[in-house]
Amino acid sequence: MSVFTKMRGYPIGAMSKKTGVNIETIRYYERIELMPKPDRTAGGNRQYNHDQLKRLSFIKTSRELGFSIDEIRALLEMSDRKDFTCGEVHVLTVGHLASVREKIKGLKKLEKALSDMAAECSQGDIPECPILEALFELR
Amino acid sequence: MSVFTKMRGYPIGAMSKKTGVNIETIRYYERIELMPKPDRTAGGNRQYNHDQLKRLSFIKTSRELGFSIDEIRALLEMSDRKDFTCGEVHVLTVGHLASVREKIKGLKKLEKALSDMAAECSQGDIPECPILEALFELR
DNA sequence: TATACGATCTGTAGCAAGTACAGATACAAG
DNA sequence: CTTGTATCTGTACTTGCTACAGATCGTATA
Repeated sequence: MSVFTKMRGYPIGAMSKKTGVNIETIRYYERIELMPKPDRTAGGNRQYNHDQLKRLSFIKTSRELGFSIDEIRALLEMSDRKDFTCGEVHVLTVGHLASVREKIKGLKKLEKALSDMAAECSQGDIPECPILEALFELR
Repeated sequence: MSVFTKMRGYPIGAMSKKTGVNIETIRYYERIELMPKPDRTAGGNRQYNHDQLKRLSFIKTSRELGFSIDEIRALLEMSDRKDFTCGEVHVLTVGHLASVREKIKGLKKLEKALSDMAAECSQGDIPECPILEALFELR
């Protein structure tokens, strides 16, 4: 191996390990054109470069933050075009933040309803249950 | 119409209105055997009875409380068997409650990350954005 | 009774966001 | 050169619905 050996980039397994994105999911992202088609080895295996690794990390992080694929697509397109404004990105983020807060509110109500129900339950081995009754009688 | 007119129960549209469950969804629940096959009119339209109405309300309420179809199936089976114990139901509920609390925790982290990012953003019209940078650089 | 109009019917396809195979190759180490 | 792991493509499955299309049912009114 000489120092001139062609740099071959990352195979899909390495991408998966580095980002925590499942291999099948990486191929899925390519299919839906969220990730670009990478180079291929002579034999046909995918070879990713560093930019693509960064892009995949971006997607992973954003998914973890609950952005939808379409929202991520929008963010990436802005970034690709390089003519986005900070305001545009802010709008998208704040919108998403609002929906996260909605979800939290909903889940908190739900938590209360569930824990109230559970608290009333004797947990005994009788075939009677305030939880089922609550579910049947509510509304 | 005499007082002997056969009681004909609820057509699917009435079920939908009373429970708030979409008509298509009611038929879907029948397909996946969460709801029983109802009687039919001579012409073939579904005719539900009061028990089935209660069952559908139960499903609706439980879905709103975030129980999965499979969890609801388990609850309904217990209730159908009539040999469940209060303890069994409690276990299912508490398990679900734990997963709800997990979700809330996750969303709260997320809310913080998003609002921190949004706060740093100038919202101006420059093509530079701490949000995108954060997404690209994180981890 | 005829007709018009809404409600319902079946069957199929689509959505998000992946996951799970099967069967065939590719590649790297010994 | 062989063995074993990694990847390949293509398709089907998942959850919990929703959205048609094209046909038929049911009922209120003329």
